[in-house]
Amino acid sequence: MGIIRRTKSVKALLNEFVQTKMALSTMELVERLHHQMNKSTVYRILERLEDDGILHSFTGKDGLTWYALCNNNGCSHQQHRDTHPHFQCRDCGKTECLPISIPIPEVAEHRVDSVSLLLIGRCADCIS
Amino acid sequence: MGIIRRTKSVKALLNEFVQTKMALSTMELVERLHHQMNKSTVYRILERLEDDGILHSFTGKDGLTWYALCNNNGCSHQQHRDTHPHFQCRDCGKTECLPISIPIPEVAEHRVDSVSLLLIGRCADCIS
DNA sequence: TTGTTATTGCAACTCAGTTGCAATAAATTT
DNA sequence: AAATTTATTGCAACTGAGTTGCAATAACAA
Repeated sequence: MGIIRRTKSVKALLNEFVQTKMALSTMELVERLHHQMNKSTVYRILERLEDDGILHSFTGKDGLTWYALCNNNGCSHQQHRDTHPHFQCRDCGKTECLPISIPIPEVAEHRVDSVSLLLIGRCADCIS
Repeated sequence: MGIIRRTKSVKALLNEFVQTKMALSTMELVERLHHQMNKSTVYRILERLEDDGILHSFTGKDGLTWYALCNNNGCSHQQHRDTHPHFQCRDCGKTECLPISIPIPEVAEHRVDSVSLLLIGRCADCIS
């Protein structure tokens, strides 16, 4: 982890995020890139980019894994492991980082290290 | 949904929750009950009990589905679909409902319907 | 006790994600 | 620029949680 070769596959995958400017599910990426690279390759590149702090992952409402660029739309390096929430639209499925911070109270007798916050609802396009 | 027969399997499964007084993962239940009932039966009973508002489910840190009794340890009927958070210990895996309420701010251009809040850290037993 | 139908067991399936290994291609060294 | 090193990839087979269709069974009502 840490030494990442700039292969064609890595560039193509990162390009998807730069173009989309949104979070993308692993499945979506596998589908979009299946002419260019193998399914395993997608999974392995995502893992490496996350190790390197370029992407971060979270679980969507249906249990699928999603990735998003760090330092983008509410994800900074500090927030990375913190209270940075995600939003998923229940209608269209679109998923995004939220540029807000949700304060987590102390929990007696517990030490809270990290937090997984998923807000589910309707995005601007789907409120109509 | 709504009409639930009090079968031996239903009683045995509910008994696990009453005894444990904790959240239980589907896998754990399948394992504990595999002498008494089929895997499919566990899944189907859990689904029915959730429809009836007796149990509620959430996703743990490893993507597994967990269930807990409602009206117990911070889960009331009102909070059921609200801001009721869960805690999972990263060391022993134990998972519980938290009897606290985390306020979710309004998100501009979004309508938030429900929230999935998982706090990850160390439980009392594992802080040592 | 009988009839109705919810529930269950079973076995086969789905599907996101993983793995071992040989082939390939970046990056480094000569 | 060629040789060397080793990270990366493709492939195919696998894993494991969860689902499904259907016939058999058991609650419950009449």
